[in-house]
Amino acid sequence: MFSKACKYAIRSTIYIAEQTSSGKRVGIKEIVKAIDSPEAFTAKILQQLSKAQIIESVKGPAGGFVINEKKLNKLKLSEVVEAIDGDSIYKDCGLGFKVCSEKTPCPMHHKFKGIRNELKEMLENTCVIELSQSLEKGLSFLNR
Amino acid sequence: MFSKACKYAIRSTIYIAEQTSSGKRVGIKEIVKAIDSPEAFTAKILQQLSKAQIIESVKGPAGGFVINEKKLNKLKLSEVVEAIDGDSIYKDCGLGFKVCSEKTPCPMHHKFKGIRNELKEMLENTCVIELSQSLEKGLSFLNR
DNA sequence: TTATTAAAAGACATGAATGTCCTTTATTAA
DNA sequence: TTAATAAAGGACATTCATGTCTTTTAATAA
Repeated sequence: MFSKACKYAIRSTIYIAEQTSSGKRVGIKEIVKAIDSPEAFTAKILQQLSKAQIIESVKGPAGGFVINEKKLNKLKLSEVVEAIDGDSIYKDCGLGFKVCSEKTPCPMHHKFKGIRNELKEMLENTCVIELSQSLEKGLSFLNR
Repeated sequence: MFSKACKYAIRSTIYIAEQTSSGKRVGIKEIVKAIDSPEAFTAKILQQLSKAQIIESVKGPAGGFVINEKKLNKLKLSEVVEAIDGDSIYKDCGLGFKVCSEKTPCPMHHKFKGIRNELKEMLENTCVIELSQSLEKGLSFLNR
C-alpha cells in the first residue's frame, strides 16, 4: 500500500506531533527509538518532510524536529503521504494502465474506484493531531 | 497497491478468460500483445498461475493457456492476487507494524481497517468472468 | 572564537522486484 | 522417428527502493 519510506514518514510525523504537543523538540535518535526504524534512512525521510514544510528542523545543540503549531492544527495524513509517495496511490489505475477512466475503463476500474476514493477521503480527512492524541492517551502504539 | 507482477497476472487472467470463453487457446505472444506487458516476465507469472491451478498450460504446437471451464465459472480476483502477492495487502498493518490489532492498534488502525477490508471484499466478490465479459462487450479495455 | 552538537548532504552498499536470455521439456504433425 | 512448436526452467541483468557511512553546515554555549 504505502512504501516503507512513507510508513516511516507517517510514524515519525505522529511521534513528532505528540512530542511537539507536550512542548518537546525531538532528535533523530529518540525518534527512531520510538518508532522502531533505521536511523540514517529515517533521517533522509525527515529531510524530505522538512523540505515539504511538514515538519521543521533545528540544527545544533538541543536541536531536533518539531511541527509548527499552526501547521499541526490542520495537518492531514494526505500531506505526509503525498510528500513521500506522491498521489499515485489514489490516482493510478489498479491494473497499471496509463489511460483508464470512466470513458475508457480497465476491466477492474468500476470495482476499484470506490476503494481508491475511500482511501483518498480517509487520508484527506484524518488529522495527524488526532492520531497523536490517541497515542498520547495510550490508546494506540508506535512500537510493535 | 498491487505489484507489477500481480497487475500482469490479473490482466493475463482476464484476457485468457475472455479467449477461453470464445473457445480459443492463447499463446504467450498473443497475450503480451493484448495486455501490453514484457513477454519473458509475463511468462514467469503465467507459470506461477499455472502452478496455483488458476490457469492451465499446454505445451507444443497449438499449445498455450486456457482456464478450465468449471474453474472459470467461480474464479475470483482474490485467487489471482493471492497467488502472486499473497494476502498481505489486506492483512498487514498500514504502518508496517508486526503487531497491530483491535487490542493493540497502531495510530492509523481504526481509520485504515475499513479500507483494507473493503479491498478484501471487493477481490473476494469479483468474478474474473464478469470482468472478461465486460471486455468482450467492448465496455472495458486491456491495452492503453 | 572555539568546541560541541545535531541535522543536511552526498556517496556508496544492499536487497528485492522487474526484466531478459538461453536451454530443456513436452506435445504435435509430418 | 524426426522436426517444429510452445511452455518450463534456470541463470543472469537491470532498476529501484531501502539502508549505511562519512563529511559538511548551522546553531549553541563555554
